Amino acid sequence: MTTGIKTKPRSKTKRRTAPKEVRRLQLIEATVDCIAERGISGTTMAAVTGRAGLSMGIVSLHFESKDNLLNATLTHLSQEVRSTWADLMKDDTLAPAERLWAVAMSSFDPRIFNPTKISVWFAYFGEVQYRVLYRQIVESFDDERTDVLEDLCESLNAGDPIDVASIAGGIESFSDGLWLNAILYPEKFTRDYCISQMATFLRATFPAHFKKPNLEVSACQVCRLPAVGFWLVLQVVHCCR
Amino acid sequence: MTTGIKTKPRSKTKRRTAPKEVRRLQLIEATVDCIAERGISGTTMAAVTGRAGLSMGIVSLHFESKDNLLNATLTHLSQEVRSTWADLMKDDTLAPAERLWAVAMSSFDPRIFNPTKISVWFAYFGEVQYRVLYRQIVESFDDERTDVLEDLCESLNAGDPIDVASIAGGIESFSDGLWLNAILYPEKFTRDYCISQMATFLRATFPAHFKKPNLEVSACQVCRLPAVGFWLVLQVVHCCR
DNA sequence: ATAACGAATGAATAGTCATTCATTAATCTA
DNA sequence: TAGATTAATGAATGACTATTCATTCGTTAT
Repeated sequence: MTTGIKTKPRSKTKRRTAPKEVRRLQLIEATVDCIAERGISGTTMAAVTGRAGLSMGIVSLHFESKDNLLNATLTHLSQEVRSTWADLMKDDTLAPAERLWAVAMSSFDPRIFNPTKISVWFAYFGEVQYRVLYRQIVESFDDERTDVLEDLCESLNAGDPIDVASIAGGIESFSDGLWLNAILYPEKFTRDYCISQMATFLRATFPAHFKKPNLEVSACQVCRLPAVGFWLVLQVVHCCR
Repeated sequence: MTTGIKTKPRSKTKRRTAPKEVRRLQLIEATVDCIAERGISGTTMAAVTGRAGLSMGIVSLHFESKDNLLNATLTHLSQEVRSTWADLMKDDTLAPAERLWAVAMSSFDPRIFNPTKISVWFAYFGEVQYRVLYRQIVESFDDERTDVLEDLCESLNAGDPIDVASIAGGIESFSDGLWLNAILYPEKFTRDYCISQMATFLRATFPAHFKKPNLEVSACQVCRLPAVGFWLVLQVVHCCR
């Protein structure tokens, strides 16, 4: 056989150069798509670069290593979430109650609340236990949001600081749980459903600020008069290990 | 050098055979530990079998493939969670409010609420988007728990079915969110903190049935150490006189 | 137009890991 | 006890993948 077949067919579209930031973003977005489709361990460099329409070597050129690309992608996702709520805070015509509502509901903004993005988040959460850097990245952005939530709760509540931290923790936990269920059970946990769940949570937590007609003092279920119940104290004993 | 060094030092402990179920459980438990330490993709067959004190080939003998082992491990975890709440349901002396409380709080039973188990759960959640079987396994067990929660809410609430499903969904989401935060921020989201969060949630949702806990310390009735269990103070709504 | 520069390529390398299977050991049966 | 059966081993295999780097090619400056 003739080894002369060095025809170099040259790909149809000519190779183009682009600014560093364009290439970085292009690779990060391809990484997000790959992780959603195949998970972090299934996200090979060949898959990422192929999806970005670039060659294998490009990652080490712009990110040095796969680990760095993964870190940069998580940071990108965190910044995206941050700007979703932080942008809403710029509107200083909003009252504290409105601001709290807006921040809590921003978790369900379609830009961040969609199957692709959420599943990528949980791909990272799945490794947070043994990847110190992942936890640090998530924490640094979460801390900021927690502070804002606590301040807002404080201004609504004027309660003691412990309760304020606890309420903020509750809002964040509930939000995270709804995200998880949105990928586990997308049929039931739609965007609208999650929003109404969060609305119920906020109304129950701040009945004075968010009106809810139904939450009343208990009545006897049969006679409808105010309950005159008695208290039963019961210990649930743990098992001895 | 002499190639005669085929001394076959034979490991100190003789090789032992064991019933299939013993080996299967041994491998599943080693898999749980490995996943907690290195994640699913870092869980190599060599790591699992090494930790179990067995040889590499043993997995294909008992599970056929790595994928099967991973599926069996998730099923095992699901069954463990199921039995944690289902065992509590066997006590038919409990009133509906007590049963609801018990099921909701069972998520924080130390047997399933600990860093190792929770991080393994989230390792699986991270792949649920593209591993159909993982979702099916989780769903089959979750459905059962959802049904129980809905029935219990129904018996407390006598409300319309839509609200009942929504409340059950809220309890489950909140529980999941607390789990996630327990591995993200273990310092803050301790077991006690999560229990008090869930208590607040239940009280806000069923103010007629659950009231503020009365804080008493007691000892476990068996081991005499301070109880790891919790006090449940619940209001029994009177019946018509 | 040409040279110099650096962005981009992708074949080759080196390493990892799931799976296989010939062999060995324990246990059972006759 | 001998032979048969089943459990377990672990070196070898083959498939896959992150990273490297010599080469190619687009762009800019002269």
